[in-house]
Order: sequence, then C-alpha cells, then structure tokens
Amino acid sequence: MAAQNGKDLAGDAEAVLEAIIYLYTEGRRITKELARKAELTGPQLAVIKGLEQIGKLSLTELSERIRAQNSTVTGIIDRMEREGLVVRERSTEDRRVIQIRLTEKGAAIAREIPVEPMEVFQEALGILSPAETRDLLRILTKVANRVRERTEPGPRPKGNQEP
Amino acid sequence: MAAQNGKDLAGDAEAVLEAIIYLYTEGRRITKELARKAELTGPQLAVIKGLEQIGKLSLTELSERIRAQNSTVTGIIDRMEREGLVVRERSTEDRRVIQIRLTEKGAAIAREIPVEPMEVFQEALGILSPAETRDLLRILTKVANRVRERTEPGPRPKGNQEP
DNA sequence: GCGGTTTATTTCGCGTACGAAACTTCCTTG
DNA sequence: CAAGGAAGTTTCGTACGCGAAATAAACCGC
Repeated sequence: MAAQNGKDLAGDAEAVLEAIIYLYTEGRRITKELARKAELTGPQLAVIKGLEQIGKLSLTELSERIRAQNSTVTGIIDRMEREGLVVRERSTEDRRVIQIRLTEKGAAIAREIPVEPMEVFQEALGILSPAETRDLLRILTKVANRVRERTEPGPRPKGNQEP
Repeated sequence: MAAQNGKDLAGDAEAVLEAIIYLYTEGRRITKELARKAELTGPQLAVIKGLEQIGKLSLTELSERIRAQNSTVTGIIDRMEREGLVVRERSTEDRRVIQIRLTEKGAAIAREIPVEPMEVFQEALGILSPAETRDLLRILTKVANRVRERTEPGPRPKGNQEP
C-alpha cells in the first residue's frame, strides 16, 4: 500500500476503478432483474427493446447494438425464436442478410416493460449539477482516449455483453 | 434525440455511460490479451496473481477476490488443476474448506507475467491532474452511492467477472 | 451426544461470450 | 463470365457465469 495522505493517487485510481466496476456490474444486475419479471434474460431484453425502437434489424446491426459478437447473437436469437418472441426473415434485396423482427408476442412483452435499464443511471446522474455532469464526462473521456491511444495500435474486437 | 445545445444532460448522461462501458470492457480485453500470452484466460490470470500475492486461499476467499460465485470458481479451479497450475488441499482445521495454492508450474507462470492488468488504467489515470483525479473519484462515488441507495432495498448478489 | 442450523464446496442446467472455421451469397476485376 | 475475394450468418469447441439443489462438515443448544 502507498502512503495514505490525501495525495494518494494510486489509491484514488484504484477507487475510481472500483467505482467503474461497481457501476457497470450494477447496471448489468439491474437489467437482469428487470428482464426476469418478463421471463427474459438480460441480453434478450436488450434485443426486444432494440427491435421495439427500430422495428427490424439485421443480425449484424443487432450485434453492434448490444455489443456482442455475431456468433453470440445467433444463439440468443435461436432461443428467442424458439420461444416465439422474434422471427428471422431472409432479406430479398441481399439474400445473405437475415432480418429479425418481433412477433406480436414479443411486441406485447416489450410494451409491458416500461423503462430502459439505463434509466436508473440517468436518474442517478440527475443528482449531479450540470457542471459536475460535464466535468465527469470531460474527465472520463480524457481517460478513455488515453486508454484508446495506448491500445489502438493493433486490432480490437468489438464488445462483450449486455448494456 | 434531445436538443444538442451544450445543456443536453440526457445526452451527457448517455455519453458517461458509454465511457464507463468502454473503460470496463477495455479493461477486460486487456486482461484477456495479457493472459493469452501465457496460455491463460482472464479469470485464470486473476487467480494466479491472487495466489501469487497471498500464497494460499480458500475457494470462498478466492471467489470474493475475483468477484465471482463459488460455483463459477469451482469450474475455473477444475480446469487449472487439470493443467497442473494449482492444487486443492483440504484444510486440516476445518475439513469443509479447500485451500488452493500454486504449483511450481503455476508460480513460474505468475513470475513471467510482470504487470497487473490494472496498471494500464493506473497509467491512464496518471495523465489527470491530482485535482481531476479527486474530482472524478468524488463524482463517481456520488453517483455510485445514489445507485446504491436506489437499489439497496433488497438483497444483492456479489459480482460477475474478471477485473 | 443428538437434532437442527449454518457454512463451505460441488453438481447441475441453462444462457451467454468469444474465436476460428465453414457456408452462402454478393461483388469485383480481369 | 469466370475466379477470387469480401460480407453476412451459422457451426463448433471451450470457458465463464449464475442460481438452485445436493453434500458434507462444523457448530449450537440443550
């Protein structure tokens, strides 16, 4: 451990990491809990809410939206199709692409779940003053850009899991 | 989308979320990449580094350390034991508990991997001024506490995945 | 010292999550 | 228009990750 004297930057850095991990995992947990009420999983809720907004998405578009690999989303859609929540339709213009849309059953469930999972955070961020919010954004962006620079050289996969 | 006029708090909030998600997933990616050089997975690296520091840990202690459920860690240790990286030893004082420690092979690999995965972040945070770091910590803590208050009523599971 | 509760770990079933390889369709270029 | 490459999706194998139930040992009160 470093010295504890109010200038303990390493300790602060660690605490910042802790906070980020906490916020992220808590977000996942909230999404999951919200989903469970409708007998869904976290990623499935994300899919349903995405499709509700946009109407119809190709598998790749959906993958980008929920930040997961195509091969992962294939499995998620398999299970949702099995449950009758969505259907796959092959596009007529480009027969390589699969369009995914909600069934009536899927749309009904989407309507039942009122809020976006993120809204808990929007609300939590709401207690900050506008200046604090912008400071937070500015500093986080600075750090993120630094990490990005540091790791950009070399290809990067695109994501992992639910929002 | 809301109006884009510099007072777009909802947009700022969303950007903050994006940044948090980016930093978290990037952290996982870096850990994974670091681990891959030693033919390990992310969680396995976390286990090895934990055991290197402490020497010997019960399964439950290890679970807390890497923020995962016991049932998850059982599987991780199974695979690592199969690879000869760690061994299980039943405690003599309390025969319910399993102590896990590195084999010589595991210890050698731990020595080969120089840095903690977190160090990339420590470095990224290093470009902030001390004031910025403390602002960041203060604001994040405020948000985290707010989320905590909002969700505390009701039991919470303890974690999910690698650091 | 016996029955009941608590604690530590494992087992089981399911759902992500990823990367590499296979497949199909589309597009380019000679 | 044929060959080759690129793009969209699926398949396969492996590793988490969780919660509920099972198992085993320790503890507690009487």
